[in-house]
Amino acid sequence: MSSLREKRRIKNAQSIHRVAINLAAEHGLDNVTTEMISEAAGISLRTFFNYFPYKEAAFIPPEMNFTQESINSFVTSKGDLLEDLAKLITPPFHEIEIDQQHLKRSHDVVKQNPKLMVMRVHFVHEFESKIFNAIVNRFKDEEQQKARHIAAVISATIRLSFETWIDENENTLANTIGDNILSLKTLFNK
Amino acid sequence: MSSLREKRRIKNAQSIHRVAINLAAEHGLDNVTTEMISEAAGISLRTFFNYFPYKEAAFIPPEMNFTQESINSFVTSKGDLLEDLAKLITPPFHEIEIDQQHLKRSHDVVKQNPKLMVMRVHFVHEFESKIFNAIVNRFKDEEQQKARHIAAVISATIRLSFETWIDENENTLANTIGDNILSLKTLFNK
DNA sequence: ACACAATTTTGCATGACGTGCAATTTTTGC
DNA sequence: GCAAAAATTGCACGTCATGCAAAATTGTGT
Repeated sequence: MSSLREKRRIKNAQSIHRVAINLAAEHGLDNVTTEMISEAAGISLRTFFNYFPYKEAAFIPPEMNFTQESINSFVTSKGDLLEDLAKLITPPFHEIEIDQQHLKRSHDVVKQNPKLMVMRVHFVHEFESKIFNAIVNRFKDEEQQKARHIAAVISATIRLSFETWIDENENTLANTIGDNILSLKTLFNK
Repeated sequence: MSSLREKRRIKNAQSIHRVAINLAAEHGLDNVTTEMISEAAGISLRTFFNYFPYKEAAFIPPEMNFTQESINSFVTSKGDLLEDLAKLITPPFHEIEIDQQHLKRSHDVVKQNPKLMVMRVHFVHEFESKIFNAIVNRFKDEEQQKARHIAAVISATIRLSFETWIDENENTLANTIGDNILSLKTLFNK
């Protein structure tokens, strides 16, 4: 397909996202208007809403994806479920780490505003359905309910990892997530 | 305290909430304006925003609370953690069940709109911090991190239970939640 | 390199959201 | 019943968000 236009679009969205985060870091979220973002990004107000359905969306980081290989490898593996999940999920978070500052600033902005706080969950939610699909394939469509439950628990674990990593990062985000996933093995043991 | 004013306020909020849900069920969420809600509820537009900080808030069910006794009993118990958690969490959901229809309609409305969908999570999030506090007290302030993780997982389980209960309810919501909490024991066993 | 078709951007008009403030009405405690 | 406290209301105002049609930009085939 017209992957050139596609790429351009993604780049633009990222650029606007950055501008928005920076403005919010400086002026506080509530004092940033869609007009300010548009101007700072060098686009018209109308175009802003062409890229984002509502103001808040500009502050949420764009979504993340697994590679097809990693999914296939997860689905066909016969190893320990939690270890395989950790192997599947960790890598994309490793890449993100390149831009830690931006990630943290973004988190600060989101923390300010409960509306956004809640909206970040959407981001994790996307992830959850991807994980669910992977698990269901691995289970060969048996035990759907169990797969949903596992995906929900993993999703919660990722969110938790993110929150704890933010304010005490002796560890990388990817490793924090990995550790927490593995710790599910014994979480409910006395 | 002035519990009379308090009660009045809660009653009013509930009443507005109901009106809002009914209107949304009839006209679709996006076609319901704050003005319509205000008028149907017999209050001024300005008063609506006195009760709810933003339009969407009127569609989210008001929060839920544990009784102090049930918390104390959970904190001091030496029994199995998951069983005690189930005992703590299930009862308030049992009460809700009185008004199943309303609950379902409300869910339908929320499902229509992604903004709201995400916002419902806020509701569950409130719950999570209450559960976290209970667990931390039971653990006597050791293992805070573990307590957070458990609270997050329980919270995810409640959300999942709600979603599955909605479209196939041979079971009560309270029981679904209870079963799912207990199933955490063996969720990651082969 | 060029033209033209497809897509994107933009301006304008419009309606709904949400808040501050000050006046009015209602409720509560005495 | 009356004064103080609290809730409700109207008004003015700025921001958010969308539809539509004109203008600008970009990708493609020759």
